[in-house]
Amino acid sequence: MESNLGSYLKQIRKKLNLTLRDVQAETGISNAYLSQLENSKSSNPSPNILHKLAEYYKISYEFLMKLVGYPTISEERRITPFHRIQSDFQELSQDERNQVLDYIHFLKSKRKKL
Amino acid sequence: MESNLGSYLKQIRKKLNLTLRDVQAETGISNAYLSQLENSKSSNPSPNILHKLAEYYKISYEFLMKLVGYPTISEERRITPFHRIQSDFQELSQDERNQVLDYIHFLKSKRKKL
DNA sequence: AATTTTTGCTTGATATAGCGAACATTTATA
DNA sequence: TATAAATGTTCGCTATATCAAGCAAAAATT
Repeated sequence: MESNLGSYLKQIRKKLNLTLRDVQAETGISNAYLSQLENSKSSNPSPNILHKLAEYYKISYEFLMKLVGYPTISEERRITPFHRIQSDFQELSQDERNQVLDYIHFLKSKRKKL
Repeated sequence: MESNLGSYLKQIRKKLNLTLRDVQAETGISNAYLSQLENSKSSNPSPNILHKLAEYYKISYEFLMKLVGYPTISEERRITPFHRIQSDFQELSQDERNQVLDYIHFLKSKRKKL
């Protein structure tokens, strides 16, 4: 369903029996803005706002991102040299990683001499 | 992280031999705003902007989010030298990248023998 | 019931994202 | 070399995120 962010946030806050000022006190987000979000008077909160709410409400940050319409990481994943180096690198031990980093710097310094 | 978003974006665009208007034509992001981003005259692009750039440049969206300071989905299970390898790797030529990948595979095969 | 407190909402203000148009500067073409 | 085109940057604008303060209705307290 095209359920919007606002009603979702309001529903969850109600379920947790929290007031707008409770949330403000804990997250730093103004109750004014919170109200606007819940009533869809404002609809593009920054990821930082979403993260604070997700943390405090103990709900999924990624889901909130999706509700707002922001792209999420898991959306689509191509294989680029970038992703290859990432996954390769991830499988290494700390020691091996440092060796690779050193090797890269070696390549760079070698290049400068040419 | 020492490199800010702007210089990172500019560096990549230069490496791809693209003009600001090339990027604008493909992503819809105005060359004016792109310029401001690259020169750190503006520093909080929306996730949508970051996603378009990541797609077009074929780099990691998540990494760009991180550079801007937005929380990412999997913050905790993140590996620390992870971002270093990305920016380091980006600066290499295609040839050098392959050398690094080969080196990683060499490390892995060496490890298996133990 | 009257008053105080709590709560959600509205208003007014500020900052900045992001655009189109104009400008400046470098590069290509004549 | 002069002119045109391409490229990067600045300017001015609109829209909106976000806040602090004030307001109105509801709840609690007396």
